[in-house]
Amino acid sequence: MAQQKKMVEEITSMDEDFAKWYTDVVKKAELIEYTSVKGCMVIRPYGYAIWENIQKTLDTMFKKTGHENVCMPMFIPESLLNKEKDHVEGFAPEVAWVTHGGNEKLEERLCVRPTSETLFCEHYANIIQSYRDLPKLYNQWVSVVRWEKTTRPFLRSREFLWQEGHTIHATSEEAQEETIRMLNVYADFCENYLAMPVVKGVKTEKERFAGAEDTYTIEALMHDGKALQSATSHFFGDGFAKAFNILYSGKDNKQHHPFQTSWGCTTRLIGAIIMTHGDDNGLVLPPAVAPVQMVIIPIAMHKEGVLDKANELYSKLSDVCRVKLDDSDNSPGWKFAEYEMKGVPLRLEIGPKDIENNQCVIVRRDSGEKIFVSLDELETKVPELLKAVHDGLYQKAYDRRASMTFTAKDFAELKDIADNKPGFIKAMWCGDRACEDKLKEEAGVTSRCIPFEQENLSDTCVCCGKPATKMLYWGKAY
RNA sequence: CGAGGCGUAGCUCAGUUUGGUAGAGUGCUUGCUUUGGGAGCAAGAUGCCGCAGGUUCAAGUCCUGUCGCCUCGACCA
Repeated sequence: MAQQKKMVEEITSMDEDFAKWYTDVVKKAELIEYTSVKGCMVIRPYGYAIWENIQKTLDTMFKKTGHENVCMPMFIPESLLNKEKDHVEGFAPEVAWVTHGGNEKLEERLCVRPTSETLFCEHYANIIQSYRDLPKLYNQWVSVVRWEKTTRPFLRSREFLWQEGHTIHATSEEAQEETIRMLNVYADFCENYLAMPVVKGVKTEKERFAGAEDTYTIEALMHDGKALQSATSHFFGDGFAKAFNILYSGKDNKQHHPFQTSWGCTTRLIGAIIMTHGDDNGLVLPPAVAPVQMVIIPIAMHKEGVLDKANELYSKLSDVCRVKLDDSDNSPGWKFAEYEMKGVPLRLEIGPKDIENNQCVIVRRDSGEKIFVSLDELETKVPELLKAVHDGLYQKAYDRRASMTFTAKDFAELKDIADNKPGFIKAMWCGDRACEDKLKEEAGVTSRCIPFEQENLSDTCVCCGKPATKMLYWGKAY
């Protein structure tokens, strides 16, 4: 592997200041631009193209699991939001309100949706009468607004893009299966498309979604050792159905409350990609979602035949991958740095010397490795290399997570790790909310999830020493 | 919401202490030479100095107010 040197001076190095590195990458790779409203960003073409690729793949996965897309309104009347007590308490502090239409004050103020459970519930109450109307497996791709105080591009913005699935079922079992099914879809997507390993598990009661009976999550570990909740899937039981008076007639000719789920992921996934794979030269994109998978850079373009050959390769490869030819008059060195910063997985260099030898140079963004490839083998070699980049990224992220995952048996050990070693901490827990509060207060870590893959690290709670049966992942989170 | 920092050219910033013709680097435009790791030379264009008041012969600079952005904390699916 070639030694990777830092070649882009405009990007602050990760070790120096991770937060600044993140902002630099987001700006220099032209993913976003700030606007005059705090927390509301322009997602620029290159950033939006990543989101479009995420959407395309996930939408296909949702359709394959039987879901249909719908579109709800963006306004929720206050009275509707207020119907489910826990839900409104969770969201009311951070909603934006519309109070006027033109110059006239509204009779009832409307909130800009922070999430759409209430709208789906109102709708379900209208369209569901019989067991024959169930299940409804709906999803929507929209934006939502939450008036956050501290904002960061992709990680926490006041308006963000997401998808929210909302399903309703005749039985609790069916709804619970759906919740787990969609969690697995997200985990599959993160690992096989974003090359990002995740921990699957369930949230503690403290971290649960407002109004849910169970919240499932996938948690990823970022480069700086902080956890990022990458997607969630909620089981609602029949709580919302009762609050919104959703009823259906069963085969038994009696009225029943149906059971619901919701699940979502957001443009935060782009932040996860940046902080999982990025390096001091900028963004590193997993091939599956990279807007450009390979860029062709002609060397000594003015020389006879170079540009023709570059164009020939371009048309030959456009069926193989998302390829771009940069024949602008910037210098080759400028282009190298530019596409590295933008995280393009592969770079193909073609110059007079290569043409003589019927070859080209391909450079991997993830490792910096230079590979000479015969022009006759390109169509088979490029997909192989894209796959190799994906696997390389996944392995690197997996190894890093392993090296940053620690175990703690008692409070002193946990505190020491929390203070000195960024990463996940695995530890046993008694199930008591007080211990969770204490660990946050005194060690600065929150519970990330109770993972499906349990280990018995000890028989006692890391905090209070009482008997414990559950292992949790703890950590500092975004 | 608390603490700190910052608003001057597209961008990054100097100039503010001590008031006196609006600056640099980078980017942009044009031409020539270059081209295997952000090329060189030459010429050129670009400013409501965040906004509103005030002091002054004179304000980017001093005073008052205000708006916004960034970072850290608190808060937060």
